[in-house]
Amino acid sequence: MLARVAGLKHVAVREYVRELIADAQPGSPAPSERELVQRFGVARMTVRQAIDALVAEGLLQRIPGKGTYVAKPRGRVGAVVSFTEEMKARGLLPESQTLLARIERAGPGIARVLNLTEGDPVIHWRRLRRADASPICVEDAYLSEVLLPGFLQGGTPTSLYDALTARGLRPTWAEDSIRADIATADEAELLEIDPGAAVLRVARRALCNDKAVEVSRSTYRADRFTLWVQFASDNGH
Amino acid sequence: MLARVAGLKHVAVREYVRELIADAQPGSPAPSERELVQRFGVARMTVRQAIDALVAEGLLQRIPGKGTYVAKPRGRVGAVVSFTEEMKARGLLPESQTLLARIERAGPGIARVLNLTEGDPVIHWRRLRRADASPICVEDAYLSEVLLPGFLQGGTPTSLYDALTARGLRPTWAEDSIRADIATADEAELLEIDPGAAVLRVARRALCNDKAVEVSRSTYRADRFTLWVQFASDNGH
DNA sequence: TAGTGGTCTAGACCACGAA
DNA sequence: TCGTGGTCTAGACCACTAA
Repeated sequence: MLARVAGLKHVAVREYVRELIADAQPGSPAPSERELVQRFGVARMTVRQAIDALVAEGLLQRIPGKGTYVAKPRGRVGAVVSFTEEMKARGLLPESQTLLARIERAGPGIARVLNLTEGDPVIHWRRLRRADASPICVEDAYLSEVLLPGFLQGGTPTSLYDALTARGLRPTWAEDSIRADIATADEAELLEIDPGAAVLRVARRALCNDKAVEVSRSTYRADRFTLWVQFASDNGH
Repeated sequence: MLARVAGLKHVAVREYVRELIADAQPGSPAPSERELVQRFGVARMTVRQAIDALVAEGLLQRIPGKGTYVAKPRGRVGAVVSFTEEMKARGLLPESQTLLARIERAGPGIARVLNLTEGDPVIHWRRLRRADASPICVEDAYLSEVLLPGFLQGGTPTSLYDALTARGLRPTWAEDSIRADIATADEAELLEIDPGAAVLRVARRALCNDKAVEVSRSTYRADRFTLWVQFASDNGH
């Protein structure tokens, strides 16, 4: 189906092509630019704007003199993904058990990274996360209550990132710090591992348009979780 | 200085602006599009093409109705960086002690990821890496001897990525898998840590234009090394 | 030779922000 | 009101690839 978007022709073209190639094999040809010009009755620059976006997303690949082709799927470079999305992508069933969800006063550390004043209200949400019923991770998330008033009303959301998206606050940028460590006794009990077992600690700071919305610290079982990260080079431009 | 690039006007505009903003404060205004149109005597679409590239690089930020501004510097999203570069960026002195450098026959695993046939020659380079004289990491790198003939002649290079760059084979894409583990006895001795201490294991697969050039496995001391990764969202497009 | 993407022109109208 | 970036047009010539 053609996405109907009022006014923005390049968006219409882009979404048309996106759906056209959604199930296509890598390497198969996409419509040529002039073909899309004909089909949509728009200028070629408009078509190029649409294709540019898909190329930037890594979905298409241009080959001068030949055509535009469906790119080989490779891990999306540097996308901010949530635990929920990540587990689904691996074919696992993500679950989440809330251990704690309340409003606290921001301490100095949280206040600084969330860009708040000490003592400001913050949402503290602690969850035990499972994949296919096995514990994988304990996560403490801190959210700015100022940006998310009434966030916990009516219970905790299923997916944090879905909830943020619904409020127009899905992170546009995030930074993780990743280190290895030995599980504490508390963590070992929650994650059902031996004390002394290795864990992966990931601290995330996530911004939406330069506003800090989420700070979290996650502790993953080392034997059940491998983090995958894709990089791209600054390709000369 | 104005970069002189024959024929490609958008490149000339782009490099002019890049140098103009190189030392500018974040938030300071860049030249407006119409101003650049005047200065270079080109069409506005050409200027936009130049600015688009700098925005994609994260150097500039457009604000509709206001202007174009120098973006806040933030960790470059998803850049492929080497150990050497990473340590320098942290203000540490990177050193590297070669423990082993020789040509071996590719086993089935290495052959698969390097896209070679089993038994093909591969370069195996094992290094103990230090920062400010303290051991940080043991790395085993495997390189395709087919792509890098005579790589080890005349001694081992100082920086792997510099050596690859010199041959036009700097990785354009890489994927890391990251997990926590407990050090083996050998690793503990090399890294000067207790057996049973936590380590971070990073396996990297690096491509240059879809050709596999490097596969490596690194083991980092957990107490001296934290990995930082920046992400950007698929911003709606 | 025909088709492709890469580059470029010289305009246009719009929505938005600041004064 | 004026300047900004966002979108769009209807062409053009080029280098390259494939037949």
